[in-house]
Amino acid sequence: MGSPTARWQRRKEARPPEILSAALAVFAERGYAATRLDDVARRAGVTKGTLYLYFPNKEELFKAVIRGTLVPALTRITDADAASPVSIDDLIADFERLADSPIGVIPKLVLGEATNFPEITRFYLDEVVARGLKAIRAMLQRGIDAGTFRAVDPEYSAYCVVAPLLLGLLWKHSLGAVANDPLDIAVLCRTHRDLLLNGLRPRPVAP
Amino acid sequence: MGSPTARWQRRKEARPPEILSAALAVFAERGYAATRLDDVARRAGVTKGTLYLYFPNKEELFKAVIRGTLVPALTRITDADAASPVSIDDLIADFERLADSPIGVIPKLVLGEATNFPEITRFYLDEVVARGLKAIRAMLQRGIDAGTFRAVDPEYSAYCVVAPLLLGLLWKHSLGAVANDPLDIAVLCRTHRDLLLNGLRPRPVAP
Amino acid sequence: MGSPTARWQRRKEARPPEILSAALAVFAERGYAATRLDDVARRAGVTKGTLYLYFPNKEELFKAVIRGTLVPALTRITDADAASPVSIDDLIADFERLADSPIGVIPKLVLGEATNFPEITRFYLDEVVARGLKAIRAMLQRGIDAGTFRAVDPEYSAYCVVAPLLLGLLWKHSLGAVANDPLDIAVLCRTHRDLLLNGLRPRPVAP
Amino acid sequence: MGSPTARWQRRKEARPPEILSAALAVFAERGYAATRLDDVARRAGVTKGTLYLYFPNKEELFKAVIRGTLVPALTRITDADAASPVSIDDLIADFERLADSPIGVIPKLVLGEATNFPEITRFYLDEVVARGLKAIRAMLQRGIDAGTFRAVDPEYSAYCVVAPLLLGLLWKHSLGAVANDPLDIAVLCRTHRDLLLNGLRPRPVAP
DNA sequence: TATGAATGAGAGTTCATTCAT
DNA sequence: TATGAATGAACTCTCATTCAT
Repeated sequence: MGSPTARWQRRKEARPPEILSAALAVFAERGYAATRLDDVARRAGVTKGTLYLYFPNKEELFKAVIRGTLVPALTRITDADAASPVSIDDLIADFERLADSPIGVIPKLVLGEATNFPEITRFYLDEVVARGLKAIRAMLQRGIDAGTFRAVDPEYSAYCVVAPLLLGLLWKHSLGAVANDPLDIAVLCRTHRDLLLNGLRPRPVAP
Repeated sequence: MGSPTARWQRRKEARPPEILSAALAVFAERGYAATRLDDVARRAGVTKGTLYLYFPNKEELFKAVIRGTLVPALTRITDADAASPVSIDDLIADFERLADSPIGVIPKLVLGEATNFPEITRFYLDEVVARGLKAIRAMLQRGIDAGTFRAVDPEYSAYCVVAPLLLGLLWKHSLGAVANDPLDIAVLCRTHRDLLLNGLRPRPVAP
Repeated sequence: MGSPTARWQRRKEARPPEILSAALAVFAERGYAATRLDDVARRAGVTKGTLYLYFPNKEELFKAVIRGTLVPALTRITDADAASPVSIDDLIADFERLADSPIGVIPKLVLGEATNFPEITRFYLDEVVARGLKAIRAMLQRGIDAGTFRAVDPEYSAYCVVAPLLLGLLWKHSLGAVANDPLDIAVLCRTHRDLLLNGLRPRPVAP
Repeated sequence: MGSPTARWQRRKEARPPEILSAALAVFAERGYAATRLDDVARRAGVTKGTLYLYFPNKEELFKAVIRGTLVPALTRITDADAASPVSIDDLIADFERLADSPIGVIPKLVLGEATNFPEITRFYLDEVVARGLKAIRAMLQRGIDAGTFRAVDPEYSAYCVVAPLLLGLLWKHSLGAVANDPLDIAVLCRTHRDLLLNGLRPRPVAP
């Protein structure tokens, strides 16, 4: 608790998540290079020196932000397998949730800094992108096998499945801050679902 | 050209495009904040001071890069109107061309720096995004009116039309630099076209 | 000692010497400015905060290290007087002992920081240098009076008496850490003794 | 020349030596770690940024100071060989000159930072110490061979030859700044010369 | 007495910008 | 027109010192 007059408190356990979320916010707004650690510290309610008690430097802080946040939010998708497969609606639901969360900005951050931080990019490719695509491809293949979907190319169709959802996220955290008319992600998702399911629907056999 | 004894060449007219394309390349690779004007100058074959003869500062150079490059490449789409409408195949063709050009990196740059440069974002929204979406929506509406397409929501469907194309561009200039297996944009475009046209196809009337 | 459940031991009396010897070791290796109190604390088996229970700040700790250690090791020399005079062999023996002790590094430290810590330098000049030189000069004067030594200038000869011994100490704690072939202080002392005694020997009267 | 109102001048050639001598002065006074580049810059009449135009960082500046200054001052000694041998009086003369020059502080600096900068220490050992000792040993051996000197151990006697001269230098740049009564290096040299030559003189054969 | 989380001033370093040449 | 030496404001990172626990 600490007395109200205390200049500061020891909060060893609480600091890291607070710092990470402050850092996410500032990185999201400014990008990696333009982010000042002073701002991160201020937003986390500590001083600059304190950041260095928990993270060895700015780059590692950035990596921790990226690594620590997006993966947990997508486990339903990235951990999908034959036993617990994922559906299009699952995917959409998870993206809608992501769009409402601060960590929805991570894809924008990663795309923007990908060439500066190949190590992070690789992590993101391996842990998020590859696994997500794999789950979507499995979903498509199952649909094809079951006759629910046409025989499309699962590999590349997977990109088309995520693209509008990703666009929603990117928009929200970039153009959305400036655009006059907002993009309603729920409507986007519904529209995408409709187009996609029709696009995948088996063609009627000519009589 | 200058005489052989000239210490440097007077190339007042040739400089700006050279500087812009050098700047585009470096901004593309590093992002705005991490780009050093020294690197831009070196790549343009001049020195740092020379940049300031043509652009008042780093920010204006960045703006000039963004403003001067993407719009011309998309005039067929952004200038489409009833007299010269655009088709899905036009759109795809223009994006494929963009993917092969250095300026294909602009969307990534704009998304990454959108919150830092609202003025640019607004420009991009007005000159590229709004006009592009408008052309696509007109295209969809024409199809719906003609009975070629189902009665989808043209406003939000437009996002679904561009999303996979945009994803191709973004991938190429971010994850693509690190990913093991490349993304073939031509295949992506074909797949998207197939899914989209089927998604838009009028449903057969139940007998 | 403290009960076995005590979170730490109360060792008020034992701490200062432990801290001083840890500090001596680190100051010796790094010099004053480059020494981190964290390192001193770690080597002393305590934490940084504890240092401040015993010494008000880094500078005072440094002074305590210098003041507390060298003087006791040289009392035979510095306290020499007519009643208990010192011989060249005493001097050499004390320096050889110093060379084997951690406190042999003190002269190097004092020389290196003399201009930063005039107060320490004055202390060292008064308590060590002046008294040591005085004893050596007395020794030389006695030898001259007794006819054992030539009539050299005792004031400046005293520097020549200590110089090689000091060089041995300095070498050991600076160049010696890097040099390939070691400097054998015992041999150095023997050589110096031989040269010095011959240098001081009265010249034979020409027949 | 530059107009008197010019905020600064371009003096590409003049800067490095000015910076080096400013750096030598500040390093000499404060030691490496306690030296602030701001102070070096101010003393050199430039700003901190300018230092980085000529030296990549503080450590390299320090190395340049050490490497660039002492060696040239001692070439007569370090380059001595059979063709151009060195005498005791040469040695003394060079040290007296060194004592009057700002670079006489280098030995103190090197000894003080030897453990922090092994690379410099090795340079100094190889280029200054080893070559200097070698020249002195050759000198002693020549004297022994010629019968001018007794058969002393040339290896260790060499240390005894330099030690008082070195002590003079070290004193001047450390204790000398604080001590009340100055050490007269000329007298020290004379006294040392006398003691040394007598110490090396062949003993008279007993009749 | 002891800890070590937290502070905050200060250092080295970078780089957009200026300006003497 | 072109240069690139020089500037100076920022920024990251360190570490002596403090103080809640």
